[in-house]
Amino acid sequence: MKKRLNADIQKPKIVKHFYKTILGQGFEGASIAKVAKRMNIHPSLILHYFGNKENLTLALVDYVIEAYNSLLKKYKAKDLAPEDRLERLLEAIWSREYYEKINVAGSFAVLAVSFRNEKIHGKIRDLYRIFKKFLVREFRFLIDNNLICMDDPEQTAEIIMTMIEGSRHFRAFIIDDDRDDDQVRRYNQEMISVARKLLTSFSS
Amino acid sequence: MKKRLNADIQKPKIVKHFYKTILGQGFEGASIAKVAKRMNIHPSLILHYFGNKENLTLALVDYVIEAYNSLLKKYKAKDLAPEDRLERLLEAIWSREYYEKINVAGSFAVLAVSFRNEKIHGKIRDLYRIFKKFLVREFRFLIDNNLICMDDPEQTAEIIMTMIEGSRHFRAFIIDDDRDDDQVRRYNQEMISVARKLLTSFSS
DNA sequence: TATAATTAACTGAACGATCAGTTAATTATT
DNA sequence: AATAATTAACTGATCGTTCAGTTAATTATA
Repeated sequence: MKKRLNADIQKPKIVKHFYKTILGQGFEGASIAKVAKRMNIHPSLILHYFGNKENLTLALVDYVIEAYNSLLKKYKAKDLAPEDRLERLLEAIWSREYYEKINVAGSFAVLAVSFRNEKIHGKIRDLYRIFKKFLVREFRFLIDNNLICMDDPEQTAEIIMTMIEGSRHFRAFIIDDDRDDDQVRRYNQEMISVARKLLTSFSS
Repeated sequence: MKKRLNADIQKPKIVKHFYKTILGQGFEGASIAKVAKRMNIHPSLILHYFGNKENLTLALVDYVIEAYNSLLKKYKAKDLAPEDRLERLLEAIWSREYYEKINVAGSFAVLAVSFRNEKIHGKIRDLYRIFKKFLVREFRFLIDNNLICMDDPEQTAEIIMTMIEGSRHFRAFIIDDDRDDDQVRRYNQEMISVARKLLTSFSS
C-alpha cells in the first residue's frame, strides 16, 4: 500500500535519484528505467512528470545549479570586521563544503553534456556570471576598506574563478590518492595562499 | 571495389572517427554503429579490431593522451637563451596550439568517463605526472640561471597546472562568446601575466 | 613462375537486452 | 464524481555482441 505523493514532492525526488544514478553509472548509464528501479516506481511515472528525458536532464541541471547557488545565498559575512572578510572569503571558496556540495563526477557529467545542449550551456554560463558578480562585489568592498588593491576587479574575479575551477580539476586528477585528506588540505592551503598574495600584493 | 587497409591504418582511423563521433554526439551518443556509418564500413569490422567497446574506449583515451604528450615532445627550447625560456614556456602553455590540440568537449567527455573507469583515470593521472615532471625540470633550469626563485618547484608546478586546467574551463564556460578571439587572447595574456608574476616575484 | 595454403580484412544476419516513449487502464485522494 | 497519481502492457528503434562465412592479400611450396 504505497502512499501517493503529489508532484511537488515526487518531481524533485526523481531529479535527485537521477543525479544519484548518474554518479554511479555515468550520464550514459543513467536510464529512466534505472532511476525508476532505484526509486521502486514505474518508469512511466518519470515520463508522466517530465515528458521526456531532455526535460529530466534540464531539471537535473537546474538542481545542480541551484545547489551551487545556495552556497552563495548562504554566504553571509556582513557581520564580520572588514579585515576578516578576505580570509573568510578565501576559506569559503576552498572549503570542503563548497567543492563537495556537488560531486565532481556529477559536475563533469553535466559539463560534458552541456557541449551538445545550448540550453544547458547557457544555464551554466549564467551561474558563472552570478558568481563573478558576487566576487566583484566582495572585492569592491575590500578595496573600499583599503584591504586589497587591484586595477580591474572583473579581471581579478576571472583569475580567481580560473583558480577555483582548476582546483576542482586538480583534486580529481592530479593528487595521487584522493582519499589522503592531508594532501588535499595542504593543497587547498597552497591555493588560498596564492590567491591571497594575488589579491593583496599585485597591482596588476 | 573498396581497397583493403591493413590494421595499422584502419585501427587508428577507427579511433579517430570514434573521437569525431563523440564530439558531435557525446560519449553516450557515440555508438559503434554510428562510427561505422561515418566511416562507411561495417560495424562488425570495428569489433573485429577492438573486440568490444571498452577496448575501443581505452584506445581513444590513449589517442587523446598521446596527442597531449606529443606537445611536450615537440617542445624544444634548449637552443634559446635562458632569459627567453620563461617567456617561451608561458606562451607555449597558453597558446592556441596547446589548448586546441584536443577539443575541450572531447577532453570533458574522456574526463567524465574516467570517473567510472579506473584504467582511464590512471592513464590521465599518468599524463599529469609526466607534465608535472616537465614543468619542474623547466623551473629548475630557470632557478639555476637565477631567472626565477621559489621554495618548492613541485608545489609551484601544481599551481601552474591548476591555472592551466582552470583556463581551459574558463574559456569554455565563462567567456561570453567563445568565437570572440580578442577576448580569448586578452584572457590568455592575463593568465600569462599572473603566472609570470607568480614565478618571478613570489618567494612562496 | 604457377599454384596451393594460410592469414588477415571484411560482411551479413541474428541475438537478447535495453532504450525512450505511447496509450490505456487502474487506483487513490479530495 | 472529478482529478491526480500510478501502473500495465506494449512498440519500434538501437544497443553491444556473437558467429559463420566471404573475399582479398600474403606466404610457402612445387
